[in-house]
Amino acid sequence: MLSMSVRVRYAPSPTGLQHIGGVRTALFNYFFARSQQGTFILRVEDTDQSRSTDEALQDLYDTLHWLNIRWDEGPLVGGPCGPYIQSQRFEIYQKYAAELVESGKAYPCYCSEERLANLREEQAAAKSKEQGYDRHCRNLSAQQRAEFEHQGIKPVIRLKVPLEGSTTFHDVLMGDITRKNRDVNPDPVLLKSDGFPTYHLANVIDDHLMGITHIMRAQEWIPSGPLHVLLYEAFGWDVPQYCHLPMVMGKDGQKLSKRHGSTAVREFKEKGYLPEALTNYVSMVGWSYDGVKEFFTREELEQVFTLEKINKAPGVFDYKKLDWYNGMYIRAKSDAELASLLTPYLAKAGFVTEPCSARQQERIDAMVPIVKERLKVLSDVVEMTRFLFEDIACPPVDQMLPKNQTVETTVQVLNATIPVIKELGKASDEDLEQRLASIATERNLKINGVFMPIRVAVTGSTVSPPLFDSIRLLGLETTMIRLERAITTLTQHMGK
RNA sequence: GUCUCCUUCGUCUAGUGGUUAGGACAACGGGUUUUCAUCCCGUCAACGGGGGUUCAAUUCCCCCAGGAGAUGCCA
Repeated sequence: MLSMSVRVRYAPSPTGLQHIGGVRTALFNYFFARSQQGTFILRVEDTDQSRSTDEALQDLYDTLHWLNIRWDEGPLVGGPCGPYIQSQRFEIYQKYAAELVESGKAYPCYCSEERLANLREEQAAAKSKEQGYDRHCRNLSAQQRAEFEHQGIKPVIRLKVPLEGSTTFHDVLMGDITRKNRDVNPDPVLLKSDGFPTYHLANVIDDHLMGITHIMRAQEWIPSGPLHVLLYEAFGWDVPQYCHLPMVMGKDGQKLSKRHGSTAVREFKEKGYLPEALTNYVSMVGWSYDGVKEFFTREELEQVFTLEKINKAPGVFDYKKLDWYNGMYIRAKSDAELASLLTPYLAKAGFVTEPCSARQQERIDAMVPIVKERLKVLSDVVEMTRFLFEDIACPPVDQMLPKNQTVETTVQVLNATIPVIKELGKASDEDLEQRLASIATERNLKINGVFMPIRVAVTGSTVSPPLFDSIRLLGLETTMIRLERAITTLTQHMGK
């Protein structure tokens, strides 16, 4: 091998649940690493002590496991560049920050939060050309510093961004991106007063120390690209390759967020999206193979993924298309596999016990082929099969009446129907269907005029799985009770 | 306000200096069907605008507009 092997990382901060945008970044990094026989690293950026939570960290692990994104190095698995959790690398950042101060590339700043807040407010109000820190502490004398230290003020460390010149970095997708140094954040904080690094510092140090070759992250980071290059240069380190990924937006073109619908991967899991469907769909926003092929196994993606095919423009996350993918993946499952995927949803609804009895298992197995082509998400099974597990209320009269049919004819139809239904299992379905059809024609009704009242009486809805299948699953006994009850209700209504 | 990035059907996208601008989802219509769904068939639908360059621009260049992002002791 001629070139240095690829090392990429996904470096989320555990401050919230993993969301669609995040896992898309993870996936692209992961696929790129695999396609290059490279290394995929997970790094936890928990430098914001007030916002990082254990729950979010656990959610990160759960989500990556669920999506089957395995990291070669990182927390839980270790690796040669550990630790991979930034809060455990505290001293490293201290050391490098001190180095920068010593070499004059950074300086301590003693400004209070209040002063900075006021400054920002004034600048915004005045629509000032200068926005951001005013470099107040950039040129403090040693004496002034000593004075502040004496007062016990904990300083932050700020980068001394050059006032002149410009900085360029190369992006695999965008090409060269240049920014004048005076437009770069004016002296951003590198080390906070609690001693923890900011993203900028930790990120650059760790990417260097961990030998990251390609930085693939969302485009929202583009503006800080030059800043990071400045940092690499301040340390005298090589700059990795950049590849800024297009963002994932909601329907309104804004950054995807909760108000667009579910965004946490955990929610998709709970609703019954399959990980392979989610992976497949998410991979197709911002990337395509040839514009035609759109079903990819994960192995194919690991093989065929290339940076060049990534789109530059942001993409809208289309929930409808995800549903379509999910339905396709559900239908591709074997009945047995689908049965076991569905069982937790049935158990949660209280329809079956977990683990379920042999009798329940039998019923689920019989149900699966019937619901399979009707499911968009696994949880749909609950409402779809509720009538099988719970006693339903007798539907209201008008719901039981087919179009253009009176209560009288409907009662007659239902009565005529009962002896036929009782034959279920004894005669063939075709035979039964024939006989129900003739009940309709004898009365000059459409065939639906016979099926629909039965369907509504038995399932409680005008929409259900095929009638005979539904009855078989329900059992003849319960079916008869519901039919008789419907007839009684209708008859009573007639008298009024 | 300033800086940066982006711009092909409603959405995800393919594509080329000369194409009937292709596919998928959605929508709509039709067929199959005991409802729904599946499945099949079809319809609608796009190169943001203005300048160039060129015999020829959706494609190359410039400007504008629109959108997004950044501008934190958050990442």
